[in-house]
Amino acid sequence: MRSSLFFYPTLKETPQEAQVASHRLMLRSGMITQVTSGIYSWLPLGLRVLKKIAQIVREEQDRAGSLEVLMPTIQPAELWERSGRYHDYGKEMLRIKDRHERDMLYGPTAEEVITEIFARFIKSYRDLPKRFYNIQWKFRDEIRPRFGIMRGREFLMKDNYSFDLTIEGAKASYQAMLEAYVRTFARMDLTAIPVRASSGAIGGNLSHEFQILAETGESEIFYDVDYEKLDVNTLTLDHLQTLYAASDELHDSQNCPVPLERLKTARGIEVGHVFYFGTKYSIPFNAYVMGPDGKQIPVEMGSYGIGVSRLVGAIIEAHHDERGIKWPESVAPFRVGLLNLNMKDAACSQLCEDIYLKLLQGGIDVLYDDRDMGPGAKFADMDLIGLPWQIIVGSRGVALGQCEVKNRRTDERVQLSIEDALKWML
RNA sequence: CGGGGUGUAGCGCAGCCUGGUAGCGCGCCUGGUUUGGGUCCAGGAUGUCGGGGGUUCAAAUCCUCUCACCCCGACCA
Repeated sequence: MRSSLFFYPTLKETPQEAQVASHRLMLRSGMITQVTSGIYSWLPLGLRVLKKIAQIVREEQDRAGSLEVLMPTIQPAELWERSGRYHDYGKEMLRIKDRHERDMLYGPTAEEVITEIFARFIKSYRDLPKRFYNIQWKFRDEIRPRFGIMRGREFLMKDNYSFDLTIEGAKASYQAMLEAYVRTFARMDLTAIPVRASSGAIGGNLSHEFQILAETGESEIFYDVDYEKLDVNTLTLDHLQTLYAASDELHDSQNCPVPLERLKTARGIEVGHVFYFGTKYSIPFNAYVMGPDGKQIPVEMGSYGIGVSRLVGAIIEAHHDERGIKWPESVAPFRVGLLNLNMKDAACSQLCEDIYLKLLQGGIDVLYDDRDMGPGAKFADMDLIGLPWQIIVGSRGVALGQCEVKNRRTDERVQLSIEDALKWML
C-alpha cells in the first residue's frame, strides 16, 4: 500500500480527552475516531489490526475444536425473559422497540440465542460435545465509558459456548478454552494471567479472568510468580487451580496461601473471561439431550469471552514507547514501512519503487511512504504507527546502493545493500 | 448515579473576570525552498464562539435553561 493512496490521519498533538497511552496513540495514529461516548469508527489502519487480532482468535478457537457461527446483534426481549436476565441485566442493556412496539435489545452477550439454537437442533448425547463461537459486536451501556476502545460501549467480542453431557466433559471444555486463551494471547506477545474470579451476572461456580499485565490496567492483581513461567504445552486446569492469583478485592493478605517472597502484584487489563455455569440456561431453554440410558439430561454449559477490540488497546499498552506504537509482527497493520526520504530525487524514488514492487511480489505487507514530505515528518509518522520494520532509503544511501533496515522494537539499525535488505525481509 | 471540569477554525489553545468589528500555534491551499529526525520564506482560505431564551444601544464575554463530551468513584470483554 502506498501512503499517498492510503488514509491514516496522524495527529501531532494529543486530543485532550485521551489520557492513557493506547487511547492517545490510537487517535494520533489515525486508527480510530470517536463518534459519541464509548462508540468509535475504525479507520483503515485500526481496522487492519482489529482484523488480524480477530483472525488469531479465530484460528485458536478453531484449533480448540469450536465451530464459528454468527448470531445477530439485535435480539428479542422474549428470549431474555425466559432466562430471567431481561430483568436482571439492568441499565447496561440497551433496550429498543421495533415498529410493532415489540421489545428488542442490542445483545450484550448471546447465551440465550445460542442455547436456543442448540435446543432446536441437538437432541442426542451422541452429538456432544459441541462448542460454538462467534465474533460479533456487542453493546453494553457502561456507566462510564473510558480509555477509548478499552472500555467502549460498543465492542467486538469473541464469545464461545460449550455444551457437554457431564460435568467432567464441561471441565474438559473449560480446560481446552484456557489453553486456547493462553496460546491466543501468547501469539500477540501478551502475558496473560488467568485470575480466579467470581462469575458475576452469568452465574455458575468456576470462573477465570485473563489479565494482561500493564501499568495502566484498571484492576490490581496479586499472583504467584510461578504464573510467569506457565508453559502452554503443559498447562492443565488442575495445575492452574493450584496457583494463586486474585484481584485486589478478593485478595486477603492475612490468609494468602502464597509466601510473601513469591507473591507479586501488578496492574491488569481484563481481556478474557471464562465461566462454567452448568445448567443455568439449558434448563429454561429446554436444552436437553437423550443420554445412553434413554433419559433426558440438561446439558452442562460454559461460556468464554475475549474482548477482541479491547485487545487492540491492551497490546498497545504493553508495547509502546514515547514515540509511538511498537506492534508485534503478528498483529501489525503492515509488516514493513518503506521510507522514501527524498521524493524529488529520481534515483532514490526509482530505487524505492523497485524495492516496493519486490516486497509486494514477495508477499510482504508493506506501507510505502511515497508522500511528498520532509524526512523528519516521515520518521515521526512511521515511528508513531509502529510497523515492526522500517526500510529507509535516502539520497545518501542511494549513492552507495544501500538502505537502512530498522527494527522498531529494539531500535537496531543496519546498513545493507538493497539485495541484502530484501533478503532480510523475504 | 454522586463529585469535578470543558465546549471558541480540522487539532491544541488564548480571549470571558472588567460587554464594543474573534485571535495564536500546528494542520490545510498556492508559489518557491529544503531533503537522514515534525525545513524555511511569502501569500491565502476556514468560525451558527455547543444550542435555546433573557439583560443590554451592543453578548464569545453577564443571567438562565438545556445538550454534549471529558476526568475521579462503584460495574464490566
